[in-house]
Amino acid sequence: MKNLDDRVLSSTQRAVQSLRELIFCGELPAGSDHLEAELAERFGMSRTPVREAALVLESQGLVEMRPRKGIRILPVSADDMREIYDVLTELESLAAQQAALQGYQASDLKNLEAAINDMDDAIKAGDLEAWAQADDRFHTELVRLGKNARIEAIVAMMSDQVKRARALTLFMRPLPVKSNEDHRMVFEAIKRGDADAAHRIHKSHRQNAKDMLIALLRTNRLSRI
Amino acid sequence: MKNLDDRVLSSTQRAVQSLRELIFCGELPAGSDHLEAELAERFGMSRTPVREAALVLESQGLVEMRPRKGIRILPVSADDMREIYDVLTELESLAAQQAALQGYQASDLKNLEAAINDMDDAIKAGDLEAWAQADDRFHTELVRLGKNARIEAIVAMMSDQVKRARALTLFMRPLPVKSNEDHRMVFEAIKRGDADAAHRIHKSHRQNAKDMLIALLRTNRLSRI
DNA sequence: GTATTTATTTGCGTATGCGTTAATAAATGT
DNA sequence: ACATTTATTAACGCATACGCAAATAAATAC
Repeated sequence: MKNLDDRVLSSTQRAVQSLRELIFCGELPAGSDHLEAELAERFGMSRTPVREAALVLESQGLVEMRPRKGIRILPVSADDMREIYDVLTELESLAAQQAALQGYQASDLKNLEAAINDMDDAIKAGDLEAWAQADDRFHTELVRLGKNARIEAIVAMMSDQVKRARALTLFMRPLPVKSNEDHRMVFEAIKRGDADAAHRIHKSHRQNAKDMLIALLRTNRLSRI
Repeated sequence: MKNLDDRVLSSTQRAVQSLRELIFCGELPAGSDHLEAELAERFGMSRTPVREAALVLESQGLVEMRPRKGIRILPVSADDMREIYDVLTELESLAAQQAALQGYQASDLKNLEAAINDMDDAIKAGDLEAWAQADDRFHTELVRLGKNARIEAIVAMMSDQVKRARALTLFMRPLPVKSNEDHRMVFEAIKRGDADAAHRIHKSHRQNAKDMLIALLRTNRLSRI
């Protein structure tokens, strides 16, 4: 019925999309350089929209444009990871707090609850991909409920930057059972309007995730990905 | 001696710079539209670098590009202000906390202290412009001491978005005496390594600033600037 | 006089071309 | 053999050109 993303995207938009996909799927590995002309040919367009796309991805922190070196896919170091997770921790916790203050009805929280249930199911089924996807939905929805468009944008941006690391470590980590208990506690806190608890629980949840991820990268000698 | 920003900027960089200045000084008022060709002529360059500059300022949240409408200087509503200050509050407080954990020597904090002293002097002299400038330096330096490049970037971005509002309200508000006591307390907390106090004090400082600013805009019927 | 159609203008999206300059290779000298 | 200079190449920055679609104006119908 409602084909939302009507296929009348500009070349620049398609370039942004394509570039992002190639980065996230690992086809353009972290640290690699790519000439504007190469990518233009690959996408079947001229250099102009590729340049424009690179410009926006550059200000999102995904790539870097260096004259005569090409477009560089930015690697993410362990220290970058710390920075990013610190931002995510702080802003998502604030979002959780604010969400709890909005006086949401159960019906307003059904997406959040659905995401949690999907995570539970995924864990039971041992389907990590499905879990990761539902986890993403949970965090996105949580932030949306916080009603701050800037936080939404920043969190999305930071999440993008750690997407590769998350995908890479997904199969290294223990089953995220504890993680899901946290999610449900945050959900309950929001539902009963307990802003302080929502903030506190989510914050420690995120801090644990950060420590786990960094430790994982360290033990596996993945200093930059 | 060392002229850092060697005057060999690309046209795109100059366009970014010029556009930002025109926005901040109010020559391109909030809400106004400007055709690419107009700006190109004004800057003495072709449309290409103007477009590229607009792209980057768009992803910084300063302008919006709408086909056939031109480049729109984004106004900032009271609700935008709330969003922005909520982000600033959270991230700057974190920066203050982290700064306190770094174990800085007094010499590391001299810029911060200098900014505070300058603010004191400016207040005594009744020079609000000087105060605002020193206040900026304080916040920039504080965030820098927190050692998180992402937070630095985000805070700079958000600060840009409220620059006009700050400039506009500078002469409406009471002398920021209390504000300066806060600054000094944050400084002291960082110096003695009291992360919790640094965080707490700066947070309430920022929240007060937010409430004051929003109230000011409201009483003066400045819904979008 | 209003509504609908048609014509015209205008601004943008994107392709293309070219001069500039960094990077690399070749050449020359020591 | 190595350093230094010169030539060559290649990639980018930016100007320019142009078709397309949206917005506006003009014209026609009712």
